[in-house]
Amino acid sequence: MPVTIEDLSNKLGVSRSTVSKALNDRGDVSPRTKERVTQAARELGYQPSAAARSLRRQRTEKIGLVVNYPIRRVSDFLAELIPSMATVAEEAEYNLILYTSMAGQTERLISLCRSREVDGIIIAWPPQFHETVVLHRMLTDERMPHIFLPRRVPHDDISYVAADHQQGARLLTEYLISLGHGRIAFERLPEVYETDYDRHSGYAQALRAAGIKYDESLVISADSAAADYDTKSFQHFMALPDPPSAILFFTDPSAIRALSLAREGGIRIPQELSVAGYDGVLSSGVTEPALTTVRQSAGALGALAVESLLKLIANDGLEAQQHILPVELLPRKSTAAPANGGA
Amino acid sequence: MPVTIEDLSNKLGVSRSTVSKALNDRGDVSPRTKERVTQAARELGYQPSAAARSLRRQRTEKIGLVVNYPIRRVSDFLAELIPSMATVAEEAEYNLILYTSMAGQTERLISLCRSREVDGIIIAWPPQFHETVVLHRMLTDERMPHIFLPRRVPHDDISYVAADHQQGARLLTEYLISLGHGRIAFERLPEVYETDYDRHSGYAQALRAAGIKYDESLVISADSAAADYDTKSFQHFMALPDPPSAILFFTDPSAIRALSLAREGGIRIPQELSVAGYDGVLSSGVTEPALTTVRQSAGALGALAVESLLKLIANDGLEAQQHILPVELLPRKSTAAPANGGA
DNA sequence: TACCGTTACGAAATCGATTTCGTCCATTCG
DNA sequence: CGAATGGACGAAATCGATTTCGTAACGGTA
Repeated sequence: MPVTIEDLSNKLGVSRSTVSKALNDRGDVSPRTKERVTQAARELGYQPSAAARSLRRQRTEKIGLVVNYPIRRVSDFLAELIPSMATVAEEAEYNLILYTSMAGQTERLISLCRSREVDGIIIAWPPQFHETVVLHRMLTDERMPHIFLPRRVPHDDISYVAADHQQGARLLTEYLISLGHGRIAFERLPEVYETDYDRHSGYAQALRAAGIKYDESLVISADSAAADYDTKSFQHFMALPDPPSAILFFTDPSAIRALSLAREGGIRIPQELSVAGYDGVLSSGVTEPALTTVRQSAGALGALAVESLLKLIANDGLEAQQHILPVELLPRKSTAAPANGGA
Repeated sequence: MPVTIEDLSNKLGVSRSTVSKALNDRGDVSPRTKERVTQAARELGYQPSAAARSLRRQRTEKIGLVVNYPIRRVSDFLAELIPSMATVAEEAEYNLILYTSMAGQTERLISLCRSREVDGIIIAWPPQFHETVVLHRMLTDERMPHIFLPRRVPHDDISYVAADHQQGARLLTEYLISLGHGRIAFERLPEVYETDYDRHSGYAQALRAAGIKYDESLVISADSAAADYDTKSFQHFMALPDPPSAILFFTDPSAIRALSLAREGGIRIPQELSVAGYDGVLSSGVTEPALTTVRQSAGALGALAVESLLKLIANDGLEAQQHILPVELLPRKSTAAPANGGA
């Protein structure tokens, strides 16, 4: 069995309190005693019991990551997010506990709060706005510091960390305009409300700034619930009487799918059609041609989320942490100047 | 503050012990009392304190995942592994705690053991054999159940879960032979000792079974420490007086790199050269041509590792858990019959 | 009626720390 | 010299559960 504080105090002939105070730098301990205690602790390899300490201190030095999302497919976003969060937490002597099976199950989240096994919670992928507010209220009632990720939540009291998707869509659109495109198609995904709104407003903003008229027929709302959802948008746009010279897809996988559909259809990319994705997944770099996209750094989002949560824990959640991180345009080979000058 | 067992017992006018026994189904409690207690617990939303329970029960219902590896690049292996492990753990009412910053730091691992904040440990990516044995001894001394992943460790007492890499390389080689290839090049990576050994022996075995002479000049040992390591093997093989008709790369990224080198060099794949990777990363599915590879299921490995660790915890680690999981050949478009019949 | 066994419950110990508070002793000051 | 001050330490309470063990009450039997 591991060495306890009692073993240490017996060996040294001092009280448990003195040992505790010596090791934690609190209370009055003479320099000599302190030295003896630390020395003996090292020798015996004493390590305080996490459970006992947590019980007494009423904090666990652990934070929870609740993946509030059915993990359909593997994403490199998660692969970058999780280790980054864990690493940042560890720098602050915290650890990360994963909770993957409580999507939408509020009672399980309540149990988690009441059992006090974490000091704060990061909720990855908040649900729809209304539900998020309910969740926030519940967590606030339970006095559990929490932060949402990676979507912004339009509510003053709610903490979140998200990427600047308006900027992302704007950068992409501006880039295509600078290449000479005038008919730029845009895929929306209303399911992810704020993200969709931001992206669309970035797109519209770039068009407006360039004096290009917003054309409703060039904007489609995808429905990710549909089976062949990732082929529909492409087919829709190409079937238009006057097809666009460039398409901005909502996600990289859709854009990648379009790449192969175009190949099958004999449409050369980027010569005859420019295609762009969004997210900067690893796969987007190895397609032929490599995909132009926008990258949000999952690592940076995760790191900031952890840091913000630690602040909430330290400040007792006095004021909400709200952060929007810049994104990066990755211009690659799937986009080029349009053949006919974009007319 | 959360409801404690004392609050419950006060409200009901029974003792704490009775409440505890009622909720945990131990000891003698009359059906009537039990009903009253469960009812009140539900009403008040009582949830036992994790710290108090851990302290008394001497177990935490948590397992640790120690990523004993510098996470160089994002890998979809991790993205699939971690959620899978967390989910399987949760089915058994355990949770997963991540430790990403203790690669090679044995004292930190010892602290983790002694603080008893986890009931068992999964070590992702064991170090070299000798160090792994040392680690195993240390963990055994600390009476900490543990299992290594995703590499086998050739030692009877050590628990691990790994993929069958001998089978993987054999399947790939057999497949190429069945296509008509006779000169099949093979890239080794001595750095990952057992994995490399298994893969190479699967390759050699397939050749032998087909009566093809093992040609040393077709086998190269890569050095992943070198900067341009992923281009070297390809260049080496293509510079041979009599180049191979097919190349088996050690990893998908190397094979993908070879795909673009071949394009640059005007070598058509698969018509003039067959290329295969290994691991089945997501990217391998979107290259042009799509990459033939072997997939090991990170999800299955992780799930089995957790299940095995839970057995070790339950059995007090009586006998080592050693599991080798089958892999899956993914024949895709980067391999085909050789132009000249493979002569 | 006296005795015994069973049932249902509670008092108290326990897990291993932290923290509060009181005490002892040596100085220092008036 | 007596009282006040403060440094160093320990006894005991505390955190919130679980578990052991003792006992009251009850019913059945000799």
